[in-house]
Amino acid sequence: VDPVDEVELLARARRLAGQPVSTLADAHGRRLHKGGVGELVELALGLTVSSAPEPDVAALGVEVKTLPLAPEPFPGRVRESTWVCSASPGSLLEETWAQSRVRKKLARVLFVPVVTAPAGERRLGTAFFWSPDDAEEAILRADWEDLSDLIAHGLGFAVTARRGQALQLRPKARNAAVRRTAVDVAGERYALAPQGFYLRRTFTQAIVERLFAR
Amino acid sequence: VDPVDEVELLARARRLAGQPVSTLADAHGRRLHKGGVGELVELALGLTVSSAPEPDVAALGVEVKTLPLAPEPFPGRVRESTWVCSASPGSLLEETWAQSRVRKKLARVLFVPVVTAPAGERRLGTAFFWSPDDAEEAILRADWEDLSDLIAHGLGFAVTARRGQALQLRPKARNAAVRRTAVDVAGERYALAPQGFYLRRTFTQAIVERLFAR
DNA sequence: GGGGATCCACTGTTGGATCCAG
DNA sequence: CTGGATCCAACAGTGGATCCCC
Repeated sequence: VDPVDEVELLARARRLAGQPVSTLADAHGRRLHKGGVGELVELALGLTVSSAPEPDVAALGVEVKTLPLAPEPFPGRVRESTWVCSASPGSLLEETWAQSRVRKKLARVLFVPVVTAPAGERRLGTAFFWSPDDAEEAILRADWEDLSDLIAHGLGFAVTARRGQALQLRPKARNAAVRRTAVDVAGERYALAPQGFYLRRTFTQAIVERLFAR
Repeated sequence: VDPVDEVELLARARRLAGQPVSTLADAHGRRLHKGGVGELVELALGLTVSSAPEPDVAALGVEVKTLPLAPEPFPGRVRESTWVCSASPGSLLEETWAQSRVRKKLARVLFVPVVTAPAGERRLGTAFFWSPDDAEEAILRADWEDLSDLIAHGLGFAVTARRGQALQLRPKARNAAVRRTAVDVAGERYALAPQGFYLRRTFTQAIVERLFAR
């Protein structure tokens, strides 16, 4: 987290456009693994790879996210949903939307496309900034309030990744056996898989398409 | 095809609402098979079951179609695509959209919902008339012109049910071995499965939902 | 062949599971 | 336990095949 502004950050990101991911990995002496591209991009941008619950560039409130894209059919199909942050019953009880980690992380996002070629090779694409417009914010907020309410009020067992138009909750842990303690409506403790917030593929797809339409 | 107008036809159709399909079959002494419900509805409406390429009530230009619906989740999900008519290379070469059997059959449709209950029992629903509005007609026309052009100009082998937004072409024959003779771009004869026009499920689903929204 | 449709195997989508690093 | 994501078995959707009547 060194002194950069958005202009500088975007310039750095765009200099990476076209780079094969493998080249980037070699340059930083790292093996690629599931989350590896994201970490590499943060490194290549001169950021500190940390596991803080704050946006990646806290001073600017900017969050960096890779966005896996299939090649062409124009805008390119978004291949996966996007991780936002974990959802813990404790903090959700306290938070309002305005205070939420979800809102803070999504307030300003630098999306760095990672384009998979038909052959399988992956290259970085042209990065772009995104902030939710009023309509998107309204949807995110509605989803967040609905989902948080369930988690915070002991209805976590009722949560499914089918819930939420833009934002969904999914299990997030080393494996399915991992449980945290939750409290149900009656005050009883029970075991529940840790959950995290994700942006649905269709939501980020719409962002990409709007970009392309202009 | 006896003297009826649209008002009378709709009245007769709505009198059938709520009838289990099995009751209707018994009443007419018929066994049910794939196309059976459609024939039963035509009989019950006092129409002649024929295999003419004209609309069912030729004098009125009205086509009667059953529309299989899943129970509830409000409008009810449309379960299948809707057969329109066959597509033969010969006639498509001659026809324009205005003259086409597709346009004539879809100009005025009496849809008779057939609702499948969770248990599997099927009952007739509330019939309704539909005609394409300007937007729908434009889409149908564009699809028809694209698909007809392919068939008429020897590119039938390039046709796939994936083509077309509202209208699609699919094989239509006793089985996959049935072939008719087609002529390719170079004038050579080749074997091609007979094709027919269908309305996509999503298209009729939109019609049903618009109805429900009012 | 035309018309009346439904069936079902395959493909594509995605919810839930998992992996690695700090 | 957080953050960086991707993997893949199970399910949903539908393209192509099929069935019956005239």
